[in-house]
Amino acid sequence: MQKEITIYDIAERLGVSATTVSRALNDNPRINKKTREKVHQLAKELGYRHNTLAANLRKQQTKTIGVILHEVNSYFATSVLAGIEKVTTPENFDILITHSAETAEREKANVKNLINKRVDGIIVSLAMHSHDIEHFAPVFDREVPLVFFDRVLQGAECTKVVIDNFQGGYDATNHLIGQGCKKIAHITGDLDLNVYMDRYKGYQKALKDHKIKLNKELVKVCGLNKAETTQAVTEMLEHQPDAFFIPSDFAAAVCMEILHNKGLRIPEDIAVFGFNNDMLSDLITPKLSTIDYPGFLMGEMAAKTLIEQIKLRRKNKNVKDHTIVIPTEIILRESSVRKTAKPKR
Amino acid sequence: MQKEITIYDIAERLGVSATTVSRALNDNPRINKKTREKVHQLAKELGYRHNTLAANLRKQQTKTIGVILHEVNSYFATSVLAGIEKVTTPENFDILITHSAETAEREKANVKNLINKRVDGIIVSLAMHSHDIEHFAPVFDREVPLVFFDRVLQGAECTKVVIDNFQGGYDATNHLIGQGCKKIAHITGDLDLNVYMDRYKGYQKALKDHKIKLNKELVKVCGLNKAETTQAVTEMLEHQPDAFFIPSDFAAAVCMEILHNKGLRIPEDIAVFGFNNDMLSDLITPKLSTIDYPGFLMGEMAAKTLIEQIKLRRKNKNVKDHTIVIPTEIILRESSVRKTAKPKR
DNA sequence: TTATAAATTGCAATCGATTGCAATTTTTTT
DNA sequence: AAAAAAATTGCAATCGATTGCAATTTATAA
Repeated sequence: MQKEITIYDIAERLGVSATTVSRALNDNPRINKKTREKVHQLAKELGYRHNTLAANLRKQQTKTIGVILHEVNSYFATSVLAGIEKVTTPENFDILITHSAETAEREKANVKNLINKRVDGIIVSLAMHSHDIEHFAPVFDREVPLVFFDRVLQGAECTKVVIDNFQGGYDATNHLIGQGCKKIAHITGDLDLNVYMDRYKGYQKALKDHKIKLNKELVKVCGLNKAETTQAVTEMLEHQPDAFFIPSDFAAAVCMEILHNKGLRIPEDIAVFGFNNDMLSDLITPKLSTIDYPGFLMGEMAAKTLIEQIKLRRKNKNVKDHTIVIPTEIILRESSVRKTAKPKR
Repeated sequence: MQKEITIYDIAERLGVSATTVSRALNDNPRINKKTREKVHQLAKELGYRHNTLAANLRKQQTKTIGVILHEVNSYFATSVLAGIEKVTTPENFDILITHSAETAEREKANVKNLINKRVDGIIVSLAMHSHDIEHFAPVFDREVPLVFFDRVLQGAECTKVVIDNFQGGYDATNHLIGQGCKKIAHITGDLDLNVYMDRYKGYQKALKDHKIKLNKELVKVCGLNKAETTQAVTEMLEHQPDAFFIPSDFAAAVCMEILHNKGLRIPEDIAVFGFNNDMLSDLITPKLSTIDYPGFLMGEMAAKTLIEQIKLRRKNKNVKDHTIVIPTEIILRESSVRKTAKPKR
């Protein structure tokens, strides 16, 4: 392997200074056009590659955004990443993706790592079991721009991008009630998380608005994975619900499979409502009613906000925290729409 | 924002040299235990954060692996990433993920970017429309370890991790024939790609072994997205096939929906066979028979091989290219198993 | 007590690009 | 032709950690 070519090598061969080479490669107008061309030409010939490390060290900025995801294995996660990328690519930011596998320890290690790498900003969706944001202290101390999205900590003073989970929960429940359902089971995730809590609140509000008393027996918290959902649904069936509102399409699909195996008709006997509008919700039979969760848009908004903050920070202007709420959309499909019900609108 | 603390700051306060601080922080046994502890203690107090950029520049290694994916939006991609991560995390390598959105230009830009960032090695799955590997020249010139996986270029001399696509295609087709199918339609992707070509060859071989003549009208290449698949399937139905072997679970699911809408029974009227064993194949009705595509294992193998090569390279030993073939597994579910057929074993 | 070995610490160069300031050269103006 | 302005280039310091080699201190052996 030959030694890497540096600007000094180019400078020497051309009989100019490294300064000039550096400027030429950056197309600095201060350098004569002819010189610039000569430099570019030779750089190409020699197979010169810019050393980002050295440049970043000197410039004290990396043009890199760190992303901490609680999990990557989902359509939602990839949508968010795609949204982030759409914004960062044209702005020439790279993204460094880490994931915390739902644990606070991994999250902490990721924060540390990203700071060590001197990322210019961080986008985070909190891990399931991350109940405080103390481990973000190094980020706040350094005033590294930070945007939380989706899974956020209620109350914390920081910039957040969230969707209107309350409204989503309300719309889903309201729709089910409109279909004649009266005993709506709600199997959901950890209520310490804003996303599940807000949906639950929406569920409660809808019941209240229709003067249906909340029955705690119909509400069950679980991990929303296949095993736990299976158990939760099976247990719940003893209370004979006439609908399931499960704010996770995957878990709702698992639920539907169980109902199917028991010979229960969907939606005639039991209606099912999911959340997220995952790819699969449109492919299973019957198709699953759900709430569209615009991951792509969320990623876009988070990245856009973050980049704004990064730019402000460079100018030493101070940044004020704010919260962006993205509206949801209800998507009605076969799993919850009873033929006998009057069409809405 | 206060200035970042460096080893010099710590050195000054402790009245020792920066060398000692650096060594102490790295737990170098050459430094007295007490000194080490003092350094660690003060570093913690001052909120010192190691500057990875500076260290990497000096050490001429980044402990980072670049990953170029043709697309990130799939269960397969996330499985591969998870597999890679399983290997890299304990070895303290970070991963830098880029995606080429199936275009050769983006792929080229990504290669350049990763080289500029001085990653220690690269793992690549080629973009759909990347028909040569000339743009990897900068990688080869520098002898940066490189492992191709899944989508590889046939013939090229480099290390590859692939699965046995031929066997998968053969097994799927063979199974369908065993179920009594005689007109097996094959809707597949770009045959320039090894993955689709090999599956197609397996399909052909199975037909041949059962003395069924290949009917080109039953073979159709398309993009395997929803729109193109819909069109291909609709057209194909005019030839009245008794089975669809579509080597993509998503496209197979789209196909099933069309068949369902036309009132065709699966598998009685038409059997359907997918490829990948995606999450959704187990959730749709009827459940989809498929070939398990062990993305996680693939990621693991690719990362393991790459790290071996990186280590060899550091010792200046030369690396020899090799190909790792991962076996597939056939997964039989409702969409292809006819009740009337004799159960296999 | 002196010689030798082992432990501990530091000097100074290095990794490669960037940039404020100054110097030099060229062009334009008077 | 001299003075002023504009264009072009270079010097040298800087970013922060690492490391080969040497120096110093401490412990052990003779």
